[in-house]
Amino acid sequence: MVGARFTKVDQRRADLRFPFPPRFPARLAGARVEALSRRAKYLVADLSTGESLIMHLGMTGRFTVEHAHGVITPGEFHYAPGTMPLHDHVVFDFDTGARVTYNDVRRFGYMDLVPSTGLAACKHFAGLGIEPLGNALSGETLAALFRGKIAPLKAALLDQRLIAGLGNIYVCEALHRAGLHPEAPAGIVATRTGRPRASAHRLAQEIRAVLNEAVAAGGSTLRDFAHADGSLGYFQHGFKVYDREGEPCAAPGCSGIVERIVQSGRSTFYCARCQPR
DNA sequence: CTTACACCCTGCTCGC
DNA sequence: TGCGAGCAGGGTGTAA
Repeated sequence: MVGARFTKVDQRRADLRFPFPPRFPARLAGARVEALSRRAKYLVADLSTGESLIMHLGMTGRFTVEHAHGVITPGEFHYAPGTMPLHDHVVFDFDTGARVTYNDVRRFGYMDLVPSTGLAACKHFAGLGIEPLGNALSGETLAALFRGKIAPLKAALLDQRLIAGLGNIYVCEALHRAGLHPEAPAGIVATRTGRPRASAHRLAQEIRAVLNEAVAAGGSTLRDFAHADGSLGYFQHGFKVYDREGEPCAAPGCSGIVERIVQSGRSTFYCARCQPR
């Protein structure tokens, strides 16, 4: 997409989770994509117009990328003229012949256009915490962020104001790998003065490790999730606890059974043997 | 400042 | 076979 120009944007409804910005298709038409990046769970496309398109997939959002070599013919894409797959909400066409379709069953995703200058200060990004794969994530940082917190580790790790980018799956997996109980108060990884305990270093290391392994495996395809080319991610085979309630703990030599509890309305999976209180 | 919970939306699975 | 309950990867807003 980098270097490509939007030729047509078909916005098929007024809102997803939030309303689209005013004149959304018109503000994109003719714009060139200068760069693509990511911040937390947002995708960011910097445009030649001085605006950036930021996109959040919510729970079920996905982009499908298709390419018509040569002239674009609707029939060459994944739906025939006059028909429309359910929940295809936005279709972006590019001068390269590429077509990018945004599909989102539950419509928890959203898009916005914000000035590229001062992107970090925009309302979506202003309150975000550190990147879990950035240099800032360390035992020292975790200790400083979690010091004195009585909120459970699970909730603290999911709090995007502290660390921005971890979701339910990888929080469960990281806590399991670090041997930490999800209900333990977040403050246990720090001393009273905010110095990291060994568990803080371990947790930082396992967060990095599980994310890097998942990325290398092509992500975690669940249910209806797929890559832009329709292929599947395979990291779900690497889950040690997530969605494995009642199954044996996958840690070598562990005889525990994975348990499921609910914390702040979300499922938490853990092994009480690997993750004692 | 916390934490808890309802809510946003659709679709799938499970138990009866 | 049909039907309601519960659940799902995300985040927000409100109340306590």
